[in-house]
Amino acid sequence: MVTVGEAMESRIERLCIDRGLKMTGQRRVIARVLSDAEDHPDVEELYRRATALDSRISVATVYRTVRLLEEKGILERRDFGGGRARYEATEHGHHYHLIDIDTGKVIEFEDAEHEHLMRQIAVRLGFDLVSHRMELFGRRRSEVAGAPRTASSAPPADEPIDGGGKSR
Amino acid sequence: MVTVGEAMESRIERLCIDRGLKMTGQRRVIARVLSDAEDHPDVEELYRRATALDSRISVATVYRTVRLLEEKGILERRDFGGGRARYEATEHGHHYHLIDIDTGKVIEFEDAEHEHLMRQIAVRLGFDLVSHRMELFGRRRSEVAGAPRTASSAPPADEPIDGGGKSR
DNA sequence: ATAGGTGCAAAGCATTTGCCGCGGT
DNA sequence: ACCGCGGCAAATGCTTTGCACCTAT
Repeated sequence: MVTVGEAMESRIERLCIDRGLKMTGQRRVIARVLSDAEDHPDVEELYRRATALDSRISVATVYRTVRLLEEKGILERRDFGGGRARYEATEHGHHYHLIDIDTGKVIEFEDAEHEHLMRQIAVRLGFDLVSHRMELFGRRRSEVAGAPRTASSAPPADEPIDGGGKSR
Repeated sequence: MVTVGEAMESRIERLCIDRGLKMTGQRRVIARVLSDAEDHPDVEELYRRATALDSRISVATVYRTVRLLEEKGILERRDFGGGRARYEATEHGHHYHLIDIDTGKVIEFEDAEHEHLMRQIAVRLGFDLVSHRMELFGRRRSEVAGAPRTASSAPPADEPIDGGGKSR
């Protein structure tokens, strides 16, 4: 029988080790926080969650770690408007984001065709597509207009951003 | 016979007047710079061009004006990576941008279908699409592989970004 | 042992803002 | 005349960094 939870090496810690990164206590904690995150936290939020597990961590370290992991391709930086960078682990194939402009919640979705299309456009312009980004900003539909949608009319969302500041 | 060039009211000045904005000397200059711009300048660049026409302008005013015009829907803010906001006049229907990651040059292109597609996706997720953004980052193709393209193999580009700083 | 990591506080950058005199309408 | 505008410099907010100490490897 093996102890589960906090004791086990996190997915991201594994990736760090694989790339030969020195694993310090704070990196282990940050790696865990990132591995457990199911949303798109910004540095402040990561710092909050990390210090909750081990208070011997400074924001500077979170910034440094997050930058390092991004350079190593373990993390991806996102900009959903609001001035702060948000992070998510690189993994489960490309997906895109739709941001609820009223609540700040982020919905992920896939669009297999999209990347292919973008690649074609780039080629047509004489370029090889290296990367691309796309974000949708929307407002939840007031389901006044009859048309009943397939499933529950409240699609899964994730984290709120900020109470009500404008984007900049 | 009418004097042309600097003396005439610029396109953006017209828009400002139409929306009842008070037209000061500095706004007139900034409006002209924006009207004449065929690229996507950042605030620093706008400031440079504006002071070249009339030195009695401060960066603060450029920031204030650019923000005001964005709120009025006359300008659109862009983020091509690099930490500074870039601006372009709202006009000639939606188009997208492809950024040459080696030179920083920006190529504009259209994709009529795209917006429609994004709108559909949003609806499928239970949202009304309010806005969306998309940028492609690419590298000019080394035209080794035979396939001759239609026209000149050097598509039109515009402005360089910055000599060689990393995106952040 | 030793290259690299960390905390702390100061520095950096792009952008915003308070204050107050000045200029459009 | 009046309200908004612009200059200046200080303030902000996120992120980076210099320095001296500490710790994985």
